[in-house]
Amino acid sequence: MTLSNSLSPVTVNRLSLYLRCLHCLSEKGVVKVSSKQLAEMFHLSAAQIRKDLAQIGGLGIRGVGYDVTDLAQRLQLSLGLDRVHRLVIVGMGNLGRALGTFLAFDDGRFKIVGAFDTDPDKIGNSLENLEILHIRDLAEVVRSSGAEIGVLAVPAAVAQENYDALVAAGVKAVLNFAPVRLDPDPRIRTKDVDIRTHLEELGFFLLQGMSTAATADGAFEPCARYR
Amino acid sequence: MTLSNSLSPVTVNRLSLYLRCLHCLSEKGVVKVSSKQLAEMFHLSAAQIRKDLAQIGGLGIRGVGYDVTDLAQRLQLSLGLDRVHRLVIVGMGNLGRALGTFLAFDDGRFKIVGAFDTDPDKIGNSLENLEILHIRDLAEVVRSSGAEIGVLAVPAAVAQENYDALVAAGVKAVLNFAPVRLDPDPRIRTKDVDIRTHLEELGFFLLQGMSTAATADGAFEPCARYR
DNA sequence: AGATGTGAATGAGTTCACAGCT
DNA sequence: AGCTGTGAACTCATTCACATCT
Repeated sequence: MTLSNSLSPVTVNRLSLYLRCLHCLSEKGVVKVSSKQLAEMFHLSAAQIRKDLAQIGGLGIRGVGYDVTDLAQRLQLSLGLDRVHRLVIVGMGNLGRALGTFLAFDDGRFKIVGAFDTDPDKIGNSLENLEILHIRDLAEVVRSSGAEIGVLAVPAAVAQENYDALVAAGVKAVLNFAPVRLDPDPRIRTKDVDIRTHLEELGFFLLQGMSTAATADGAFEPCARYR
Repeated sequence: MTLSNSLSPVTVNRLSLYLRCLHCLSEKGVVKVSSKQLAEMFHLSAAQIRKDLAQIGGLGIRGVGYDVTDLAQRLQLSLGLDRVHRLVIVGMGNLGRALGTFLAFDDGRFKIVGAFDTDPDKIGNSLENLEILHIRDLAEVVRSSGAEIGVLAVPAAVAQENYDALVAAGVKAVLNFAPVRLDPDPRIRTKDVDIRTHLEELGFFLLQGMSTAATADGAFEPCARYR
């Protein structure tokens, strides 16, 4: 059905954004929405929206627009967000704990099933009802829980070894917050979120003539206030 | 000299990465480096590296390579990293505090000069030697400190209003961690870091045939272990 | 009419390939 | 010989413009 293969990362990012917006509209009782309306919300072109949505299967009705709930459902399915993704967090410093609570309070599509560190002072403490374990238990937990995603929030100096541990433990994707570019394992999907680079980018552009653009992470520049 | 105008965000991100690597090489006493060597470190093409570096002014020596310290210096200058950028953090929840300590421990080119919240329980506490203030003092602090960058780490529901407060206070750039796409003010540079979208992207791609690629935030896909 | 879907045109970014320096 | 700098080719993404459906 969904010939859903091969969406580009940028497209996926936008789709995930649309989806959140649709949930919101749906809650408000909005029934249908046009590409033009969505475009305004996100500061994107209507053509862009249509291209994106066409890629996951045409559910627009010409002359009318898109059905909000249908579209939301389809998006959810196409993005694999109809099911829960289990993840483990490695590194229980400030950032790791912050991410943990952030995700715990999230909409629940990403469930934290493990929290790890090596610091004896941290092990045994709890993060959102979860006991912090020693990293040596990582493989066991990943295996028994079926966790697919690892979140890396350790200091730069030990990022690579912990990354390797995640790979060895069997996760299929890693989101890395350590300010290092990891040497990625080709068998899994790896994504770096480098806060320092983000700041440096801002620093650069405000040094400059200050072009007015807004940039977003996944490398597209739209914006919306959907609340 | 530097006709440094108009580098694209992706290029800036790569340059900032190169710079960090060069610092490291420099510490190790490495004197010169070739585009090929850099390419290997970051899993990029040598041509890419040369194009990037050519844009900030040709300091390569044909047949030889680049002088590490010269290049580092030039990069630092071109990226505006020769000076300290002052920033304020709005939102002292888990994420805000985590970012605060993360940046405080950073190399010091970004200095936190203000930490804000609205929660009476948090106000008066300290974050890395800095007293947490009420958001109403934001404008005053930004003015007196000359802060240019605002970091937003508040809940989604109040992100827009706090963003507006930052703009009104006079910062020139905002890095937003709230999981909302802000309605950006054209006068300032705004950048969203959406952790949820990052996770959803990973979720999607591991649902798929699992193409092997690694992606990085600023939308380029290189990687390096430079430690 | 009004909005979608989509080929064609444009634009941005990356890689190729080679001329030009040391 | 070796490596940089750079125009040309190419790939990927976005925008245009319009045919198509309700």
